Amino acid sequence: MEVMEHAERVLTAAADLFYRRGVRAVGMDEVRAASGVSLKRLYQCYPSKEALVVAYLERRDERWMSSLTGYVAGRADPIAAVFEWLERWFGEDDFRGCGFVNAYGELGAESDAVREVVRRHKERLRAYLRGLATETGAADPGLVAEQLLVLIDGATAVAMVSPREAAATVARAAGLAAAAALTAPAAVPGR
Amino acid sequence: MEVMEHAERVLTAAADLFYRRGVRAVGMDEVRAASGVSLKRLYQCYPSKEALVVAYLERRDERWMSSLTGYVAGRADPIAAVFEWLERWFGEDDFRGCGFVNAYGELGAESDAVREVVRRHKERLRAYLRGLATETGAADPGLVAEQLLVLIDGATAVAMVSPREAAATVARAAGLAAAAALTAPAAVPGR
DNA sequence: TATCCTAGAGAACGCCCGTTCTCCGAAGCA
DNA sequence: TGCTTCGGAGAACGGGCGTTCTCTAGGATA
Repeated sequence: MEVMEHAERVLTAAADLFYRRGVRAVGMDEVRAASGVSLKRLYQCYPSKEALVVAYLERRDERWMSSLTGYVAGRADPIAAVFEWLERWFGEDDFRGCGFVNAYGELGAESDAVREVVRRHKERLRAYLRGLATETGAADPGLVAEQLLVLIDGATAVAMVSPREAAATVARAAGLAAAAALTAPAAVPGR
Repeated sequence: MEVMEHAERVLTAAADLFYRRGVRAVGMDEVRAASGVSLKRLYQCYPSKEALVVAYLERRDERWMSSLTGYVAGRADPIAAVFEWLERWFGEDDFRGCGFVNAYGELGAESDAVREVVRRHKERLRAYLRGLATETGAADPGLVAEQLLVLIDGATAVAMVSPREAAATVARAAGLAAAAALTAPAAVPGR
């Protein structure tokens, strides 16, 4: 099982570099240096850079989602908890926005595989939010889930480009908007 | 004034390429080919790729903002108009998300100039939205502006990674959330 | 016509990319 | 001990990058 240990080290190093500096800014040789694995082995773990990028995004999806769901699980007000969790995330030292949106912006136009992985992640998040909306008794869980998704990605993007001190403000504004959307009267069916 | 014509053609070509495919994916030689200008002149208009990228973002800021403000001006419900405008934008053939967020994700970690230009753009948008919020009689225009900014950037990001048919749904969900945020009761001052 | 200046075309430069290949030393086994 | 196999280090490859330089042809001026 040595190959897996190698793959794990490669993926850990690559994930950090890709997220912090962007995919195109990081070369395979830098991944090799950071992981302490030979180039030969790196390529036998991940046969191309694209494969490594996809693996990075897939693992990020798992970890990001389970961090969020773990934080929210059991909370009396799960939707408020989502935005609390966001506020903590925005405050982390190496926060640099949504890894999926960033990867899509960089590579979505050129890589089908990346596009797919990003879409799957957003779909999974949307499904989770829909569950939360249902659980909270929203009149239209699909609409609320879409609104929460928009608020989460929007807060993440705004926090990314803002100075660090502003991040908490952004998360709280988004949380208040989410609460407002939840308690909004149902849309008039005619329009 | 020939240089200006050249600069204009370069900038037009570069803007299209940078937005559609990403900054790093486009080489200076491709900009030269698309603009029909010699490499020598290209470099005397814009002394480096970074300068060209900054010029691209600055012009994009002007045009994007004036398209939005032009659409919204004079509307009875300016905030609803913002999300109508978004819906139209999302439906355009070459829509590929927020050029500023994309550029920041790609280059923000490595270029101070890009970071600055992106922040200026978001600041300008925030100021405009605050004006709209005040005009609409919001109790807390600063909060509402922040929420609108989050909803706009979130809808843009979600629409980018979603299939084209979903774009209108995203814009409308965001618009409804904005309306809800506007009519929300003022936050309890204690917290 | 002879001379200068301009500006365009594109070669050249040094560097980095993703990927493959070559070498060489160490470990496993007879 | 001799032979084989493995894997690590890193050179090599082909190509693209941002940027600069050279060459040349054409037009303006005298």
